[in-house]
Amino acid sequence: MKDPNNPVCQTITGLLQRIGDKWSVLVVETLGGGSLRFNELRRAIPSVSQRMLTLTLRNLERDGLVSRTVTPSIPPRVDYELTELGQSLTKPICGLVQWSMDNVGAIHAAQARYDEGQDEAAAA
Amino acid sequence: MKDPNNPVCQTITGLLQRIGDKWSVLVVETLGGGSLRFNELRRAIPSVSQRMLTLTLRNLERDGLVSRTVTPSIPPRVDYELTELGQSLTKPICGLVQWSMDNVGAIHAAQARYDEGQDEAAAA
DNA sequence: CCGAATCCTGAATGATACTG
DNA sequence: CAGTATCATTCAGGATTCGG
Repeated sequence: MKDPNNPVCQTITGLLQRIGDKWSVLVVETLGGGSLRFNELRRAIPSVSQRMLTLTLRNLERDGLVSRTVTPSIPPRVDYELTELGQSLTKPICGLVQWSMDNVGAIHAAQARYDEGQDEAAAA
Repeated sequence: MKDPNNPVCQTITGLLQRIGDKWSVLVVETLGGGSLRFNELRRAIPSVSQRMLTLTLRNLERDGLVSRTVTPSIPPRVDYELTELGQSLTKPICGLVQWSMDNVGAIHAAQARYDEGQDEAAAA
């Protein structure tokens, strides 16, 4: 179960890393509202750079979580949408986000306590 | 909700990153079975380096997810244990891990399809 | 036994400019 | 509009060594 050579574990680790990266969760949640074009996504997440949005979408697409639909017109049009797999992932993700929001206070308090202990240790 | 200056969002992002880092989830799951000493953890997760285990534990401790109990004896003894907060986090994490295991096949298939498409594009 | 300090490498991120 | 290419920077992670 903890064998790093086990391909299942590698896949789980990969997914966790994707979730841990800076934009994937935000993009998935944003697409949870429905299909969006590239620049609509950019506007919905103002702090993401064009490059990182592209890379994030490519990774999500590779994992089968997001579908990419190109309409060859002028100007070009590319729509991104959660796949069924992507939709199903939003449930556990929401569980995690919900937990975070429920426990933001406790986490901040713990961090403050910890940092205070570090301060007095540094002062000694 | 997506404002990067919102402290709640920063906390959520921080938690997601912790989850995405290479060892935190593994440590939390391992400690789910009960209190363990430092080297017991190392043996339970053979691939982790001493340094990364120390850092991971410090981060988890700072967030209030893990408690660290020092028994000043010779040799020294340090026990790590999930706090109540840490215990409660295992539920959403398990949801995520469960989802991964349920969908490993679909993810692999999607990746294979994607990579194949990339290959033929590269061959053109 | 537990951990801190140091050094090093690769990957993630970001700013900027260019293209069909 | 929707990218790709390039460059610079930062940081996580790992190997090694030393200390209490």
